Amino acid sequence: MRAPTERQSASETRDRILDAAEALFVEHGFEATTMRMITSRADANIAAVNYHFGSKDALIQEVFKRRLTELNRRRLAALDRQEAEAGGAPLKPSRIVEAFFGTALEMAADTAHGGHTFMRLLGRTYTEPNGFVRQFLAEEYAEAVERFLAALYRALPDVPREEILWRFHFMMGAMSYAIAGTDALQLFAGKFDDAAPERLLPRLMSFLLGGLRAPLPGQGVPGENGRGAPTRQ
Amino acid sequence: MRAPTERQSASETRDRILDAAEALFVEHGFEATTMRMITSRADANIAAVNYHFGSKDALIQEVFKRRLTELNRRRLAALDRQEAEAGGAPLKPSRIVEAFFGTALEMAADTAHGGHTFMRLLGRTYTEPNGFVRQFLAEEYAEAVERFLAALYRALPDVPREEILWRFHFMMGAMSYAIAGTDALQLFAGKFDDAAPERLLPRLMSFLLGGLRAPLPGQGVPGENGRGAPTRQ
DNA sequence: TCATCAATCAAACGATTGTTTTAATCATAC
DNA sequence: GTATGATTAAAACAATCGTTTGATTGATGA
Repeated sequence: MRAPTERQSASETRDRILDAAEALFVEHGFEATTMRMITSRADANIAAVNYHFGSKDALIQEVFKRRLTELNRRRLAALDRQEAEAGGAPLKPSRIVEAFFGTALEMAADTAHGGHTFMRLLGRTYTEPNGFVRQFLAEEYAEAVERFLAALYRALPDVPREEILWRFHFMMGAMSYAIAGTDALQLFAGKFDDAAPERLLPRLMSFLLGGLRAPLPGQGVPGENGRGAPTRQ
Repeated sequence: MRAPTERQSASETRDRILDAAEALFVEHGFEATTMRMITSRADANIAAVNYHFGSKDALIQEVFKRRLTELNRRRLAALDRQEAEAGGAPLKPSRIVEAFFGTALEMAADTAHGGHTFMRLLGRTYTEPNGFVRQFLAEEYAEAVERFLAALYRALPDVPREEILWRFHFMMGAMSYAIAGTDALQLFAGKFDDAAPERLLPRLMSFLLGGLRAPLPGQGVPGENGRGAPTRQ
């Protein structure tokens, strides 16, 4: 509800649209979210999206760009910090994992500034079939993924790189579901009511590191005893 | 291309529509897949969907029902087999995990009968915001999840149930990405060309078991050394 | 041979989609 | 005060959406 006489600066309307779109994309997905839903929620005119962004697709890109650039900037900063501490030595896998996935969960815990909303959207989007969004994600992620994979390769020289790549992929999946969180969990256990986001990070981190350091397939019987784990921490 | 004179049995058209819809849902998502795309690919008339299924939403449900019922039937059968072998004793976590996730990957490896297509669709749908699909999934999954969680609770009596629930959730995420597979992986590593689906199962299984058996958060420093792991296999 | 009925077809339905147009409105600088 | 440029507003755009209609087809059993 806004007084029609009071005028907003351009950037205010732009930001309101971005926030509204972000929230609606989480709730309904890209396709099911209409321009009218967005502008209505943002208290803006239907033409405002095309005026400020050009098209709906461009708006989607901008929603991602705004948050993703910041997320990967923080990730790389965290990695830089760890590498500076290590002083040339290979990092522990746990430090690398925490720099990448911990930063993401940190952002997801920030409910005040919309970080939570966005991270739920992001986690789902990796597997989403929308062509141009996927390509955009790939470009935006390229640098961060390259550096983190390189760090993991250094940290785990005895593990085949292909295996590390797959496990990184698995970890992304676990994180994605962790952030999607309670909603998807209630799908399994209706009674679930643990609303403690501060406990999520250690929970996920234990799981991820356990998976990353698991014995390689073929070495020892996975179901019997995990001897000869080639990973280290 | 079908001769207009030759007549198809009702079920043939129905199945062609289901197959076409399944494939298109994977490729474009639910909303972006139109009735005309489906009927065109199925070589059927635009009215055929509403005639055979009633509505688009009902078609979506039927796409899931057809495969999901069979998947969970196999899962429960695998669990029954393990429990019969154990003869009353608690199962090893590895057996439980393999019965649940191994069966899924088995189905995903079946490219001949559309299992692969469907599993990619399924993995994405857990985090998809489409309301009625999620509710349908919850109902269809209820029995299997209940029995597998109960088996895990028995297998890991020292681990808090809440923790098991979360780790089961994380495992679902890893599996989902594993099946989404190479497509999503290429998002990170463009050069990736490992098309060896038979190696995926042991890879994923090692990772999942490593995560499930990881030291609990709070017990020992996750990044330092995983002593005092309360899980067993 | 004819009635029956499930299945298919072309065509159209109203509703809604993203986008564009044209005019009105505001703050600002001269 | 007035011209300028950016923003907002209402209305309409063509296109496409899921769905429905009414006619037609072809196999089946009496």
